[in-house]
Amino acid sequence: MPLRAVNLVRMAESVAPPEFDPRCPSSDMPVQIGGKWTGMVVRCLQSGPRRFTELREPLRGVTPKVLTETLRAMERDGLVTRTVHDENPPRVEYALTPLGRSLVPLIDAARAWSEEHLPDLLRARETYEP
Amino acid sequence: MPLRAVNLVRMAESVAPPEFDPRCPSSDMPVQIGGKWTGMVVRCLQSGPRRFTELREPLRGVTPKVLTETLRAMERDGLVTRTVHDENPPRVEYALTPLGRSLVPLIDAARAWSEEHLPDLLRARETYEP
DNA sequence: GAAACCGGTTACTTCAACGGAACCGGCGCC
DNA sequence: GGCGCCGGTTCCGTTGAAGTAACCGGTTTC
Repeated sequence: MPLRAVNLVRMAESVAPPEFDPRCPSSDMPVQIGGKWTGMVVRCLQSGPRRFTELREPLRGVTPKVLTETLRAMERDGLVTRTVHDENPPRVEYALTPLGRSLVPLIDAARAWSEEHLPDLLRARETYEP
Repeated sequence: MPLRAVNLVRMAESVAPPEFDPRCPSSDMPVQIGGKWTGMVVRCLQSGPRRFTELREPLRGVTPKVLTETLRAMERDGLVTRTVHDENPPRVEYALTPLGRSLVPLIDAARAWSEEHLPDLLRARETYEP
């Protein structure tokens, strides 16, 4: 799974603990980090490790398949760790690595851009005629 | 044409006046702005307006079709202006708008991230086993 | 014994981005 | 008159990210 876009608009409209609106105009945002959900996963893990189902909840609309793909790609790239706790019942926790954490300032910068300039972009898009 | 990813690695490896290496590992970069070529167009236009063919040159490998799509999308979103000069021969110039120029700091931040952290990501990817 | 939860997997489909190749009209040039 | 440049357009094909739906084994709970 190559890395692709994440929508930072949703993040711009959300507050911590993050909860993302699936109706947010994802494709309008020109700044993207990793796959569609990568940035949101980073923000979800910013406050500490989370389990698979704890990630599914705030990331409304993500299917388990896509979330698995996203997390595997992030693990492969050294952005998160996946820890299986040998308990009963077994528990799987995902946590940010320092490398994953290094993306946070970039995500914040992108969110700041969107808060300041995205309305201009959307207005331009509305009034555009070829 | 919805907005997608641009490879900032190429830009990280380039110097002004920008000239981009098509063999650069585009898909490894987790930070992307607009379409694949959007960020490179911004950087090409940073130093002033350019013509269609003047953009094709440094963006090695871009086909006229894709460059047209990219520029149309950027025009629609208010990132560039397209000016047809009524001369002989007619001249078409593309220039950054203030909105387009507002992306520059973000692009620089992404380039800085890639210079600092991309090797770590690639190393993690190499040594990863599922 | 049945139901639900956890952390996924599998098969299938859709759609946008991107690229290759060919072609175009209008103009200047030799 | 033919060639090439400029700024594209058109057609076609490939790729891969993302979504839908169904299913899964093991475990706890009722």
